[in-house]
Amino acid sequence: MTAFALIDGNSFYCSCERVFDPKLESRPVIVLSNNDGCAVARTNEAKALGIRMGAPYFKIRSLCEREGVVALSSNYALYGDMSRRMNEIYETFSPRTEVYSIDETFLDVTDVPPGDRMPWAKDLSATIRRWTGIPTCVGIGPTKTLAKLANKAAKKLSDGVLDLTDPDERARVMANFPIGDVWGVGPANQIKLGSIGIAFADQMRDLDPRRARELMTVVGERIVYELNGQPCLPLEDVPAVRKGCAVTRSFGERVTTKLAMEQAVAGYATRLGEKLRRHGLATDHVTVFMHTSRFADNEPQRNVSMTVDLPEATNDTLQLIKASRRAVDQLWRSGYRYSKAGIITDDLVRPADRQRALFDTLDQDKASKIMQALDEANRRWGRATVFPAAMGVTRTAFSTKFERRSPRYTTRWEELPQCR
DNA sequence: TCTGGGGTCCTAGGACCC
DNA sequence: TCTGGGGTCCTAGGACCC
Repeated sequence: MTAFALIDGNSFYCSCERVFDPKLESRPVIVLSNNDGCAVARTNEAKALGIRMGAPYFKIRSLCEREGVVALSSNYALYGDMSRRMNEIYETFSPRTEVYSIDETFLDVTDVPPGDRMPWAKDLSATIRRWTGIPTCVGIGPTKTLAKLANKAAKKLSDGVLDLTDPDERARVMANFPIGDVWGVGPANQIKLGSIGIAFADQMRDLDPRRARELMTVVGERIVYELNGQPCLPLEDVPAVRKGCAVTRSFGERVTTKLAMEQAVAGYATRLGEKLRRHGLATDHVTVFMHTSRFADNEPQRNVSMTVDLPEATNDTLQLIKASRRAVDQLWRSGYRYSKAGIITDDLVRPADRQRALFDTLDQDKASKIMQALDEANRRWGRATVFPAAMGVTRTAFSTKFERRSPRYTTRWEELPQCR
């Protein structure tokens, strides 16, 4: 019988910050999204103050100041590095793992005898705590959906570990488990299920799969089977090839000039090129969009996008910039205060498989050597050591704001924590 | 003044074909 | 009077995830 474990970091971003700044221990802490916009991670102390996931910071700022909540900008270099360390340790606990998100990993525990699973999970969690400083929860079940459910239920337990392999234990937990907390049931489907009287996980488990399909397509049908202990979702231990890639940002300050927009979008195109090359992928079209703030409903609104085709698939930054600049030329209208722009691609291909242009006007090999040199320089000396002039040379007002960022303790020598 | 940034999968419906 | 009957492919939009 297959069995899955799901381990995740508690208030992960906040816990990363606490590892390197012990003063944050037992204090309420939140981590903010880009531009210090919204709360995206909260410690239990912050949740207890009523701070909701996604709450805009400007709306909770006075509460935070009054209650002594520490609000930090996000520090993705730190969180990504901590995540990588944790995943290295997981691999010593299971032969097969699936990294599901920056702070969640599924582990195949089929070969751990049922009676040993609780001690195994406690050992896993304790080892992660000891070696990385991050507190975690572990849930175990016969399907991924049930492992997710067990993990969520484990958050309420003192040791943060719950094994729902046993059907009776499972039924008891599911009878009190809100349907909206089930993996795959979002707000829209929660309303649909509520309308036929389904409020808890055990009720969906007992729903006719055909009825679930009518209501929520095949996705709902799978959830019913998974809640019954029949796996529909395999462990994806070989990461799938990425299908799309996007770079989008809200501006630190509204953009009102075409030059600023061109520079911002050139920067996104540069970042897109880096991401494509790191994954060994290329694209033959890019979609550029720009829009004003939908919250500023007293201002004139504009929300436009345009797709530009490239002669052949590429991940060359200079070509991506050229294509996206053509889109900006077409889309730009003065008189608006733009709040966000971005570049999106899909249908990614491996460069070797790409469709060659009929008339090959570009020397792809030469371009690829330039990009290799660029990536190497930026890898060695830090991002944006070498960058295209189209991005502009000053750190401009539209750049994303991180006014409360902690040091990059583990990935920059000059920001290493110090003992005195 | 101030509201994130990515991803995936599924389906309906239109375009097009014979 | 009566106006076919399938297929496939593509795209936009919705829903979900973290």
